[in-house]
Amino acid sequence: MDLNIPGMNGNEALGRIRAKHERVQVFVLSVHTDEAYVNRALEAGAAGYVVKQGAGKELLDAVEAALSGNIYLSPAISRSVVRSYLKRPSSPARLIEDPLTPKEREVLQLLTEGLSSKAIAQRLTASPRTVETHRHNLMKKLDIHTLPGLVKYSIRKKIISVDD
Amino acid sequence: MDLNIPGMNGNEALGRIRAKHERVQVFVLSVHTDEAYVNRALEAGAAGYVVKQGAGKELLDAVEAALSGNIYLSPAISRSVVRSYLKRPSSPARLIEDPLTPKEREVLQLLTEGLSSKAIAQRLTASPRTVETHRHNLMKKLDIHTLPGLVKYSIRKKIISVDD
DNA sequence: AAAGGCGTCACCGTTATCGGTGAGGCTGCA
DNA sequence: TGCAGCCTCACCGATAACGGTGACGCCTTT
Repeated sequence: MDLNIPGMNGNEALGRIRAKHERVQVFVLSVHTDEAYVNRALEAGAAGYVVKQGAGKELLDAVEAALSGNIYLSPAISRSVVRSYLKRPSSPARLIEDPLTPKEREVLQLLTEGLSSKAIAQRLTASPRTVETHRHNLMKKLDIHTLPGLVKYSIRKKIISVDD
Repeated sequence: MDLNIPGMNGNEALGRIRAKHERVQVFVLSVHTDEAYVNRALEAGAAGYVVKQGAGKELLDAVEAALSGNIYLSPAISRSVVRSYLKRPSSPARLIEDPLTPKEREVLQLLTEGLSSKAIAQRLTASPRTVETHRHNLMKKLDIHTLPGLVKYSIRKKIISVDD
């Protein structure tokens, strides 16, 4: 699967699959080599991260790695992963920069993709009140009180993309 | 002056200055080398376009050029201008891509910077109704019916910037 | 003189958002 | 066994946005 598909939340789905069926191994197949994507994918429990360009051969390697209990990473992104791991001790810095809960991030994604609170509520099978609470809380956390401001934040944090 | 300053409209100001005082020469001093910026500046009647890095010496050259009736361009951007000029016959293509009127673009800028209709109205010394009409019309033109969608459009068209 | 684009402002009503607060149930961690 | 964080839903009211349409003066182009 790919993450960051507009209207979807790859990490959510990945996390749910992993929670329900722990023996299922999920690979992330993405065009993005950015650290932000890779981190989120691995945190969500991905069994591997394959960059789309080299999908053919690499995917086989990834499957083999999974069968032997390993995590496969595309060469294109393995470096950033290593770098990220070396930062481990000081990694809370990243969390401070994005203090949102998974649910809040999900609401933020859909919100900044242009969905209304009601539409988000339907999609998350929740009450509109709940969605508005999430919105309210994340606005307070981020100290951003306009929708355009949230959109720019989402773009900077790579939660959404400029080109739909 | 610089263009594209959040909360301002450089082209608007430039155009007004040129309209009121035609003998005043206005230079654009910007960090952006993108074609979009340069085009808009020249269209608005700029007497020159100087990239900020080389501001010291270049500014003197620009003044000299203005005194002799010429338009000065930073070397860093002259190439794109030439390229743009060579496209002249097919230049209406660019206008089709951005079919907004100056006023609509101004409203769009402030709107996607996070200002409310009422705040925009105050700034433009106009009625909120007028602003809402502009908003309504530009949404119709662009076929974008959500605020986040407009924000992304503005970012793509370099009307605003992701990092406030 | 006529036509079209632009900017201005207005009517109408429906729906959404924003703000603050409270409260319950569910986790996981100490 | 706590406590804290998260998710859930609700109350309330004020404000803003959305949609469609009509109309006027202005300017430029035909």
